[in-house]
Amino acid sequence: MQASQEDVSAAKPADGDVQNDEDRPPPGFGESSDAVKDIARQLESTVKVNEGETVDEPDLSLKSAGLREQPEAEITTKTEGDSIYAAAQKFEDLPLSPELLKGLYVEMGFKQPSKIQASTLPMILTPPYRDLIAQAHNGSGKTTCFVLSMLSRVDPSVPFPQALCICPTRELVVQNLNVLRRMAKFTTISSTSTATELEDGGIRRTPIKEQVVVGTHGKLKNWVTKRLLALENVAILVFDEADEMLKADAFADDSVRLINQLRKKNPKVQLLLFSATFNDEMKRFAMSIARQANQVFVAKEKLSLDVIAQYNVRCPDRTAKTRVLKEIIFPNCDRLGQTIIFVRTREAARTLHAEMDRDGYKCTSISGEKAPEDRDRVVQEFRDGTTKVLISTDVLSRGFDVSQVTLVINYDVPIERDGRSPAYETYLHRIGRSGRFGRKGAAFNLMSTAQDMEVMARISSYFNKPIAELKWDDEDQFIEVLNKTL
DNA sequence: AAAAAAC
Repeated sequence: MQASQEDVSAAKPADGDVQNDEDRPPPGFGESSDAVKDIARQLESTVKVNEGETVDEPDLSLKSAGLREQPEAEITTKTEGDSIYAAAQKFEDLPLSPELLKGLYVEMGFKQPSKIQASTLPMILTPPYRDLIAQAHNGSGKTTCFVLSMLSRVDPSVPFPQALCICPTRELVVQNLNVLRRMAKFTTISSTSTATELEDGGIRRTPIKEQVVVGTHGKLKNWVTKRLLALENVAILVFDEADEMLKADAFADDSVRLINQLRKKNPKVQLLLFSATFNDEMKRFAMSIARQANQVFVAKEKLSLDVIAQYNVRCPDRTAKTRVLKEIIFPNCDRLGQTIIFVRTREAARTLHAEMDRDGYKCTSISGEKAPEDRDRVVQEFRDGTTKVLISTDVLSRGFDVSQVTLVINYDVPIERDGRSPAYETYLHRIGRSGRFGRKGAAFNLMSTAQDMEVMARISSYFNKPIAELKWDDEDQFIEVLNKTL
């Protein structure tokens, strides 16, 4: 069942693609290349000062950006048409405005592009602005790729929406908008999101003027039908967690409709599909939607992260799972950094939280049944470190980035909505919530039924990743493992 | 039966 992948490192024969007027580089490129070099020189000194401040780390280049890197050979790249793309060694090699470069170096503290950034950014930012399907490991710097791409394709003098980013959850919208605003700090580019409405206090009634819009489908669709969001000037459309956004039983209908609407208004709109996971089915579907797209893929066997230690915990029953939390996890909380406990249903999130609360174990919980303002508050407290343990449904399984999370507990092993099949992608995304920012992480999979064990066995073989087993009532063993890995 | 969201 292995998908055969074309490995094309060199350019393919010409396909008759001619550059035209609309294919000119974005503002800030070309005419200002000297200015770019100037600011790069100015910034060099700033960067060196920063380097001196963190002397204990010998290799800063990747750690400082909080990125995970993978060997070149594990990534398959396929370029379309006659375009040749040179990997960007430095951000200065890319057509970025001085203001954006400053944002990268000064505000974000980045030093050089990560692998995925070095290979995809030239593909994205070089005319004729082809579509891109890009897969890269959790924490490898995908957000920077598409945020930078959106910002660099906006013309600051045009006061209309020009870049759109669609995400599966409210939390991801908030997170991506925050990254975008930081990166845009030295530009005049405006931005908003579907989650920003609460701050504005009330329902939106005036058309959106902001140049970048980040959002979830429901409200975005509402804005479009009410003509509050004009699509005419949108030049770039990004799907974060793209395989999820194109899933048949989920967001596919809304996503495809939006793509079609946009292409009708502007046939040249650039489509970017980013995710850490694309199974064969989603890969095919993505390619059928973005036919001329450049592609970057990672084999699934290379996807499971070695920086995250994974253990199966065989429990006699569901009660024993709770005892693991109470007797082993919570008592060691302070040393652990932060913990996310994933459960399958909203009800499980609610009841487990209630039980832990009743017995004096301090934690919070989040799921789609909570009010948006409650969700915002719970997430903010967790980000602040006020709360150490968070119980969550899969609302946070993808993309949620809190650097202090070292431990992920799969209280319920991830299964598909049929209630039986292993949810391979969900597993990978869940455990990827730990070990952020170049830190280590651990994941415990609590199993109590034969089905649980079957599911974990299949997940383990799918990713070709052996998972060791821990005894559920042996605290010393847990401690030993935690001390070793964290 | 997770997730987005709505007048």
